[in-house]
Amino acid sequence: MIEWSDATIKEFQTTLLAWYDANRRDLPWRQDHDPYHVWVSEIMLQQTQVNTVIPYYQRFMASFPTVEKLAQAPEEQLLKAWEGLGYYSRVRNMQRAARQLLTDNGGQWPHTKAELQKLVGIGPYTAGAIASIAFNQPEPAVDGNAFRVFSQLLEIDADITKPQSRSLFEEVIRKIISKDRPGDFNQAIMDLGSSYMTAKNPDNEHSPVKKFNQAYLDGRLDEFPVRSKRLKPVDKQYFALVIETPGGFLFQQRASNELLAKLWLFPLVDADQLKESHPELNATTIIKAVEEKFVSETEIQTELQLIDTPIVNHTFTHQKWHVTLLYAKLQEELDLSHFSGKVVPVKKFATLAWPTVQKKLWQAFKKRQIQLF
DNA sequence: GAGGCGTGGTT
DNA sequence: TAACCAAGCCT
Repeated sequence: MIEWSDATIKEFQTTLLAWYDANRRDLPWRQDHDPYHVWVSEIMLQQTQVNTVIPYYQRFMASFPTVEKLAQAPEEQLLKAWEGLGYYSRVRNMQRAARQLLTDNGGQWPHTKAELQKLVGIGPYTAGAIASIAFNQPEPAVDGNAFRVFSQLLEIDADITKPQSRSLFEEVIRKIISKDRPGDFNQAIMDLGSSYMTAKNPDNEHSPVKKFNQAYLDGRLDEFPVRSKRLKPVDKQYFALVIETPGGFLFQQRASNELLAKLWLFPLVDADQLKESHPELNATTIIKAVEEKFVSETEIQTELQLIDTPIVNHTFTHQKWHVTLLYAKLQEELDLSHFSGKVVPVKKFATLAWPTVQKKLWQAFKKRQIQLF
């Protein structure tokens, strides 16, 4: 790792901010420095690309224009607004933080990074972003871009996946950040990281800061940033039960402590669990076992059938689901006193927050329907 | 500190 | 397809 002189730091700040002034992206959350606007955008942008966030941000602001509106919103409405964006605990934590702010702080935003970080869902990055952008505090905001940009500029070889490395980068950036325009400095680093100093196909030859980029000058770009490999997603097998009744289809809400918490899916049966407790089951008999399990839970006699192309695959960060669709059409309404779910007519599907895997399941089922007629 | 938590785009 | 990446946080 190299170090910069005070003169180099000054020159870097001037170069970076001049480039930013001329080339900054015009994004919906850059209209002003309202802490609520900065906060919502930063939460949405966590591990999520700018182009994905833009329409969500605009809809969210139309529905929940203030901290008060957010605090008062029904949770189902929040999840619906977040549908398809992923990491759904973000929006539930945002509502908790909104309520924290209103009850503990009288609705007043704290101005310091340390105080901001006490709000649930606001970690070191987001606290730094809000403190610098909304309140002009000279705090680093170290995201993936900052890790990549500064590791290359200064040839920092700390493994960025280790929590300790964040402190090192924050110390380094604290010395380099513009004390006059910290918010613009942090945003300029992000714009740089998503234009010239990208993870793939970077264009350092035309980068405004190429002469400050030590790894580039040394031909060692491929060595930075240093990051350890991630784990492969674990395979999981499920059956999805598509139960059609006169009143609609059966849905179940995911428990609050599991993946896709509080979202709505067709009822799932864990096939791996079933195979473990009944090792004698084969591909055919396991479907009967799923049926028996459903019948015993609902006390509704029914026959599950395999549909034509029943397998839906969906990959999460750490799990890969292989879901087999089973279908049953019932002539009478379900008695839900023994089952934690609800029957929803197709017309009302849009009121439920569906994760992407449920959208895939429904598409696969609909495709099968078309083949019937 | 390591692993859980989503999705969409790119290669 | 598999692997990697993108404005991370919580436990």
